[in-house]
Amino acid sequence: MKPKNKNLTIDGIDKKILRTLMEDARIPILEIARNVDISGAAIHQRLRKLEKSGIISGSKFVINPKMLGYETVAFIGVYLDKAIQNPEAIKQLKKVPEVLECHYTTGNWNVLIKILCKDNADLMHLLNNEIQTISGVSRTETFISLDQQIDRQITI
Amino acid sequence: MKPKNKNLTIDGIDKKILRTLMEDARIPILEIARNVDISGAAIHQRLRKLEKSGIISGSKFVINPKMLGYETVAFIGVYLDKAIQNPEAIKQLKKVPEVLECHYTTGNWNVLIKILCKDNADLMHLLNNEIQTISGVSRTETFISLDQQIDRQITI
DNA sequence: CCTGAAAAACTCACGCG
DNA sequence: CGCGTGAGTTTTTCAGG
Repeated sequence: MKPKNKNLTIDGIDKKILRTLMEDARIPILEIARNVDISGAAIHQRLRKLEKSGIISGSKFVINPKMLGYETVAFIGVYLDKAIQNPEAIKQLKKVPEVLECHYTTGNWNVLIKILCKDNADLMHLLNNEIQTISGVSRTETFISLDQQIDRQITI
Repeated sequence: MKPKNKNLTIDGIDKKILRTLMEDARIPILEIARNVDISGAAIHQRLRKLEKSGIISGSKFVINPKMLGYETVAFIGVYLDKAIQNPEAIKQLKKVPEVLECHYTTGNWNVLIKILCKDNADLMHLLNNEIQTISGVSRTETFISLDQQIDRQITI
């Protein structure tokens, strides 16, 4: 019920550290230290605390898919015909590397997936040969992203 | 038309480097060097090349929103009533920090947004007081993510 | 792509308030 | 407890081959 704060306090310094690293994960800790005016060792201590608390779930290099020829993002609403075998369908979706997100959702569909593919021909191939062929998938509705205007993490 | 490869070749070593850093952006370069068996300096050279080419668009710390009390993800299809003022509506959406993604899409809606909020009450507040009040927004359809099963980047 | 040396950053144990 | 210091280790950077 309550937020998952197990006596976990994030003060202004923690926020500054996190905001900085959320922008650039490879910035030297000592550079952050100079900005927030505490020692590098103290930053390391706080980072260990934040990692242990689970607030930090990792770090990533972000690659630009367009440079690899992936130009098309689409959202696909998927209707499954037997709720009992949903987990199996998800398992199959995981095997399709172009499926970047998959959500069980309320509303019309059973799941909503986000896929990244090279072009419309690739999208059609994925739909016909990878998605529609999965056992349990009865119907799909596709929404192609023409342009992504916002892409960010939550503000802390 | 063609992929954006300006005489850009990514060999197996580049892929190994990228795959490693996509998993953990703060791993020491020298540790990668030991795995792929070339010198640290060579890895740095390749990374500079990859950054200059635009394949690497940055690095991020990933934070776990649940630990901050953000438990609810929802997708909202937004109908805009005057295409001419779409950019203004997008501008307003950018001001709502809970809006993490925003895509112009084909299909029923003009835009599809992904939002992250604390709970259903927060979601309702955002819909009524932040989204629906934006000039140009005529109607919305909300799909709550009950559970996210897949969340990843493209495979390289 | 490598070497090798200098600079910088990280780690760790200890002591302070 | 969280913070700082300083020594020792590791990584990053840079020049030259």
